[in-house]
Amino acid sequence: MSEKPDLNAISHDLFAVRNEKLAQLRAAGEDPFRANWNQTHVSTECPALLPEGVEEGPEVSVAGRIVALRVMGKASFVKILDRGGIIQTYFTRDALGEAYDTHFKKMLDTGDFVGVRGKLFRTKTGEVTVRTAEYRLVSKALRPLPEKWAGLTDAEKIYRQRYLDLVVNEESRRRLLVRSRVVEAIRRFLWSRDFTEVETPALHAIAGGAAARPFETHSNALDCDFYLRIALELHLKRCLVGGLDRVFEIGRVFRNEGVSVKHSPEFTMLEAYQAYTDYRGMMELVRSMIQKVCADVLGTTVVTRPDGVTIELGGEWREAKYKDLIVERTGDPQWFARTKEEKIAACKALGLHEPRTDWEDFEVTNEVFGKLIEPGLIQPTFVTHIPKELCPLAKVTVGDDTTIDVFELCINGQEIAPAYSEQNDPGVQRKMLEIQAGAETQKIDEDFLLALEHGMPPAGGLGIGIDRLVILLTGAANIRDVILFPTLAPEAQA
RNA sequence: GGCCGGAUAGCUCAAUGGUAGAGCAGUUGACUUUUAAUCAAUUGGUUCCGGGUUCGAGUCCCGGUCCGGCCA
Repeated sequence: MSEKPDLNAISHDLFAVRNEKLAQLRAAGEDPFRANWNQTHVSTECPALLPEGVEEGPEVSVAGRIVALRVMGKASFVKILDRGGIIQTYFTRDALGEAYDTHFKKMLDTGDFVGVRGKLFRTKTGEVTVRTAEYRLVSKALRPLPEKWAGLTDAEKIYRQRYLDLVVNEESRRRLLVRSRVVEAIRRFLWSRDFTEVETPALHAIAGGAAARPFETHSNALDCDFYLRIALELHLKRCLVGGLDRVFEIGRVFRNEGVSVKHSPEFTMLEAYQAYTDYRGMMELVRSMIQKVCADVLGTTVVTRPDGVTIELGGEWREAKYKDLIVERTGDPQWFARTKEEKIAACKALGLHEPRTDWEDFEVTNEVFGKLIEPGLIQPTFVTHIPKELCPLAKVTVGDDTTIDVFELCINGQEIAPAYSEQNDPGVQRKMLEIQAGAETQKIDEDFLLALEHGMPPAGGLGIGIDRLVILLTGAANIRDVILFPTLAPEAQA
């Protein structure tokens, strides 16, 4: 560098200042974008390498993004963020010579990626720190990080530029790492029960397995329309037909419906099917799974929400019949004998928004459940004996042909997991699907019914909303907070 | 889809219809154990977009975009 750089003139333009620094580095023969570093240690390993009472630890080689720069005259502290967390490094003129003034102090910015090699020591306040013997700039950040204290709080920026949120908001990083560990623990649990993981199509000719509005798309090669799947169910049952008698899939499903704190257009479902058991068997399976996952990931079975409410996931879980809960909440023992009009009137008296008159009778009742009962089910509760119209894929209860052998597991005021004794009578299944489809007979999945006609073993089936489970285990306020890159409308082009 | 709230410097936020400011970041200087380091000086604006009212609009009105909350 022969000319003195004029950063003063452009000091207001942070992008230009950093570009100028990059240009000067390149002019001096250094290109940070062609450099690399041998990362031998992660930040979180370092404290254990320097036991209490030991003055100097082994040499380590760490790398990461500069998240704090405390530059002083001839000695400075630099905090580096890697996949484990933050490690402090110590830069001195004594160790680095002239480069300390001309390179370290002038060319590095927060956000830059650096590699640092040196021995561990403890500062006078006790923080384990790398005494830098050698360092290298291995990527330049041309844009600044958000402000160090207030951080990034703008919800739109947090979602659109999640990478910035991950760099500066430790809680966001933790939440999304918990999510990863939850999925890992679920797989381990199901493998221990001898389940096989499979992958089934996301493009469906008929969107079945649930009642939801699908996204539509088109295949040019096959010249036909497809739907993005709204459930995993029907293909996993085909696996049962094929003899895979314990199968599961963890996959993205898509529902073209409302977006809210609890609903995302794309979300992740676990579905598991086990032959030669029923919904009672699924109760044991889901309770054991959630308890194991929670203990593995959090080290406890007690979850504390941000508002201080604690949820006990250990032990046995409450069971309650759907009809009993309705009768209890409405205070009307004869509720299920009432006409639809009487139920609608009662809903209004209970303070509910007026149910739509085109609703079916069971939908009016389910409005009471969804609005007045489910939000209050904070501790784990298996809601059983649900009206058969709500799930046409389950077996009807022996001795009560108005209900089905299913449960909906509710925790934290949300439905976390439904499970069924799966319907395997092809004749009954056809009738139920015909009732559900009504006039839209083209929505009946004939290929699925053909599979059932070949014989499906008796089985219990289970679905878990992974996002909601992670909300429960992380105390997140919003489903978008447990999804790395949530669905947003495109930003207007500048 | 409806209602309510929000959008101002890189970030976090101020600003009775009357000269758009602060902190942090940046730039310059001092400083060899900091912890939001400190001290001094200093640069920085299409107030989301498009119209309108007004002598004068970040502020009021109309339309739109995006984000959030509640409801459907």
